[in-house]
Amino acid sequence: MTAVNSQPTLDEVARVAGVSRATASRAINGGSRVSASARAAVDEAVRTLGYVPNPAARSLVTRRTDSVAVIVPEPDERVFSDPFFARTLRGVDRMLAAADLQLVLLLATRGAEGARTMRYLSHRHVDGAVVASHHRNDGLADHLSAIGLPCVFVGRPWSPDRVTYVDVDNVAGGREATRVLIDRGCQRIGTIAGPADMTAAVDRLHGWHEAMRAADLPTDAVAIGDFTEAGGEEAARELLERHPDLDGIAVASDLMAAGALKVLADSGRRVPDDVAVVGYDDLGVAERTSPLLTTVRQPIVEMAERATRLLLEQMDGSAPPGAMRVIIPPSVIRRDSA
Amino acid sequence: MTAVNSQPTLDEVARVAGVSRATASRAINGGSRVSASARAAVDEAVRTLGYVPNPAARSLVTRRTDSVAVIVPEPDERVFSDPFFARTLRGVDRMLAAADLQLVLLLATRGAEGARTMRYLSHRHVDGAVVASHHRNDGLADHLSAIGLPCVFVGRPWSPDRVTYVDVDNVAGGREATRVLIDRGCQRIGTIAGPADMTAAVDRLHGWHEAMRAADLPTDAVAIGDFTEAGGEEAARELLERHPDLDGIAVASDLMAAGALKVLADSGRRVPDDVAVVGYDDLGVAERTSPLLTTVRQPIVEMAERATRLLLEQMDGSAPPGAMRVIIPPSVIRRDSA
DNA sequence: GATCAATGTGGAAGCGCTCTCACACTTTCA
DNA sequence: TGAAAGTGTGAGAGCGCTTCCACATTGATC
Repeated sequence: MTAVNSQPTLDEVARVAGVSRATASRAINGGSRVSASARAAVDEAVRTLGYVPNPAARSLVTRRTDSVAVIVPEPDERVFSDPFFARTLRGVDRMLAAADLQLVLLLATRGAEGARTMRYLSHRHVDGAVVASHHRNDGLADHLSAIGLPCVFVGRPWSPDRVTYVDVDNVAGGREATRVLIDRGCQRIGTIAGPADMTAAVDRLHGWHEAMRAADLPTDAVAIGDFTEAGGEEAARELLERHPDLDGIAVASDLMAAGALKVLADSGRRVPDDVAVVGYDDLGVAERTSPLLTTVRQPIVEMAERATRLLLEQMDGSAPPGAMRVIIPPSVIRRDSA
Repeated sequence: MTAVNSQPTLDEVARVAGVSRATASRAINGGSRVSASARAAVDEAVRTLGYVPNPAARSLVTRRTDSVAVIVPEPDERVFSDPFFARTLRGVDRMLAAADLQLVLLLATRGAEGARTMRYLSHRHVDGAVVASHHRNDGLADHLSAIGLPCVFVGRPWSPDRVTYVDVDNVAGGREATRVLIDRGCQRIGTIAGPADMTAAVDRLHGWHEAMRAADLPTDAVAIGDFTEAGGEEAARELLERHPDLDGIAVASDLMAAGALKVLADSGRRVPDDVAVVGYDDLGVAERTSPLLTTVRQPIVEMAERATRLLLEQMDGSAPPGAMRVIIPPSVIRRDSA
């Protein structure tokens, strides 16, 4: 007699179907070597009993957990509300769902909490990890490769050598954005860059420099923002004070560009006629500014999907050995600000 | 001889510590009935071997998974980028971390994907669930209570009877917000409400009605928005067209209020002198508008923490039987718009 | 000094599953 | 017709852990 209230086990399914537990297991897992009649009997038994496999038991023998972690470093308010993460999560979840894997969210802070995350990963509680790198140097890459857990970064980490990652070509993006301004005839072009501890910010600034030098334009009008709207305002004010003759600004994020637009409007400058502005991201903000922002699109969801696919390949062993990098080209979205 | 590369097992720990597996297990799980010397030996063995318990094996026998799901319904871009979810996740994660539980994120869409979520929950893959209800009627509450999984809603669900939830008192919030306008002498007060399929929106509108009736003011100036900035703009325009004499607007979200502020500015009305505006949420937006928004604060993180605590009590059986509801009072944050 | 409880310990069962292996039975082909 | 190959099946061995139970030991109590 079996307990009445507990979930049915494979044994019961086998008994009801009139086969052995081994055959029932094979039938359920879609294995070969099962006769059509046996499979039908098992299917029927599964249905009538409402059988559902016990994941822990399965996991114990297969040594897989069928779940992967998404590691979000430093979930302070700003970072977390960033559409970057929302879209990354969506992209990852979409791919994982297709592979019938679960998404375990790890909000990795530093310090004691960070140690907890590391411990969790060492436990082999997940089969792999996607790191939504906000491009900070937090030692995660080293730790992950040390414990040999399959993992992929979305966004280039600071120590990219040993780790597979997917990133947008931010140098090209910065270059293209700047070229939009050059091509429309801007002569005095500045930039509002992001924090120097993020690879994306550094790369975009790099691209700006390249384009400016190629066009023989001066590269002295640089201000640094923090990827927030307020930071963009402040940087724009500083920039305009130092260089009142600016007629073009390449901004490293749409949010900062939105701030810059405000400052330009307040100072009585028309956009794009007096000063043309190009943003970066195209994650929604650019469609709500006035005027609408010309910007560089990062296909985040696609990046996340691509990263997840690479992870899945690592997990099932079909990935080539060694770290891979996938660089996705950005595309300029033309609207009204430049 | 044991495999070299595999994780050490409890057996090896026991052998190294010179005790039985049972004692080692007790020592590791902080159980009583272990002598100090045995415990020390086990601790030492754990340290030197780098032992880490296998969660699947443990889970198989304890019938716990030590993880809880956070269910986010319908993760379209708007919903997901909402600070509401970001903060909910943070609050939940904070409490779970303290209890050494893992957060499994379930992005529950409708249809086939939704079925997958339900299946996952039925598997008893998690010990409990926090539902970040965006207040839609998606049958989740029924399903969860049907399978008997401990769960708590953040935000009142549409069918609240059988389910424990934590919510802010949105009726009171709507009332308080309106009273701010009444108290400053507004005579002609309108409201921009949220969609009628969200309990929060309905409740806030309800509160507005209460306050208006109590002050013997007319309740005809109502427009409906969709909780976005653009929706707020549109609703504000409509409202002003129908009621050009408005001198106060209670808006059901800060984002919509931001849109309304724009429209008011465009129409040459000064805020708060010509028209006073009160928002709702105080999740960051209100501190970036011009003028700064007077608003009603929802303590989301605290709500999420409270909800999680209730869930933990359900999970360990210390909760009183029956569904509970915790209603948190909102507070008015006075800034410049009213 | 005998009796009892409290305390620490190890043996062993068993959680629910997968998968190897041996075996029976069929088909194919020389 | 016999051997070889292929196919479906069940017995059974674990996966690594917790926990029940029985068995010492000890200290407290009469």
